[in-house]
Amino acid sequence: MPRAGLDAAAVVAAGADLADEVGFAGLTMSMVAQRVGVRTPSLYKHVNGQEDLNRRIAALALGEAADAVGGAIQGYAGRDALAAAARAFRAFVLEHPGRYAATIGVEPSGPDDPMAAAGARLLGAFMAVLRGYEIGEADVDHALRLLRSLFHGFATLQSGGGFQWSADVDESFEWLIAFADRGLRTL
Amino acid sequence: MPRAGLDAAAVVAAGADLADEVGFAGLTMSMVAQRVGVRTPSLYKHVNGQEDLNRRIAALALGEAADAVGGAIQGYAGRDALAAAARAFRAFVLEHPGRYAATIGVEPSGPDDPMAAAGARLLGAFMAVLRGYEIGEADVDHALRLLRSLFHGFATLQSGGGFQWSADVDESFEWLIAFADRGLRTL
DNA sequence: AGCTTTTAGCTAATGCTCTTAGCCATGGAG
DNA sequence: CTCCATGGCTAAGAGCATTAGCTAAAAGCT
Repeated sequence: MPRAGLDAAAVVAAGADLADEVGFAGLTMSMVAQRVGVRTPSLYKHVNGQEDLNRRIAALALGEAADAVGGAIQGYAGRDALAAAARAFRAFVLEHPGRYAATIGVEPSGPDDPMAAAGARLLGAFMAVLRGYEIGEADVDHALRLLRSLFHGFATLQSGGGFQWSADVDESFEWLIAFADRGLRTL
Repeated sequence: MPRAGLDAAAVVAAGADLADEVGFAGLTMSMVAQRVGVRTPSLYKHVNGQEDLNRRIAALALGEAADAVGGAIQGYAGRDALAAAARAFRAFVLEHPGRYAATIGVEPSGPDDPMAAAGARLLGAFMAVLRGYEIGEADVDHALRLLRSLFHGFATLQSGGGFQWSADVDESFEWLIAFADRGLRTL
């Protein structure tokens, strides 16, 4: 039996891809094993069970999202930065719904959890957007939570098929960016 | 063996309660059966499997949320109505995280799906809030999506433990209501 | 190179899950 | 009082995550 040359990163990557394909809730260890060409129990040599795999997928997703958003806002400020960040974030969630779903409801286990670092990076990118507005010290935390809620909410609702009716979703999203920009400029 | 006198509503109610207690992802048929005092296969006399149970829990949750929000805005308009709706919605999600989680990513199967009706009622309540603002025909759909995204996002993030650090969450929520109100008044 | 040790794969087995099939007693309809 | 639909049951099958224990491949050391 030739070795497959696996490592934890390869298992996590396969799990993340599968989550995007079949939905995070439908992800199973058997599927991951089949995808990487190995029997199911062999996965436990690289990953400590499903819970651990989920956390690692979440960390990967947060890191990728942070890269996407952080890269998108390079060289922009104010409204342009806000729009770039929002579009990059939504695009990431829509392209990787399974990965992103893995990040929901998972709290970092400790201070050295890679998930915490990745989450902090993503938060930092949104914080950078806010620096382009004149926001008082007391409001910055609230504004950050506003942006998170808004974009998280919109992206997950759309990703879950929550917007059924009539109006164009892209148009709504641009409208929403304009709304947030106006509000942030008049604090 | 005396009969338990079950019906579909009782099974769904038990499932919804359990979802709130152990989390929607952790809900199992065995647990529901044990809760209502019956062996697992007996549930299938009232409900067509887990998928069907999930849909029914979602319909129940949407109906309850619609009642809560609809009741809260009675007699209010404008900013008061917005605040009442927002607080009622968030309170519902925080008190019933499992129920609410059941509604995410589930699309109504057909036009006579009870879930569609319940969802429409909830949407109607938010629509009523918007009627207290002077919003052009072209903007009302976008504004509705804004409110949904904002409140859905905030409530699910808080419910999932997404707001870790420092600032007071209640304060952020009130800040967010004020932000939305200001934005809606200056369209 | 040759030997030793670690390790990445495997099979086998346990206990959980949902679900279907088929039986029987309850309880209401005529 | 009888009949029949139905809500409960047990038994069984398929799939899941996980653990234990084995073996061969690779890596490290002399």
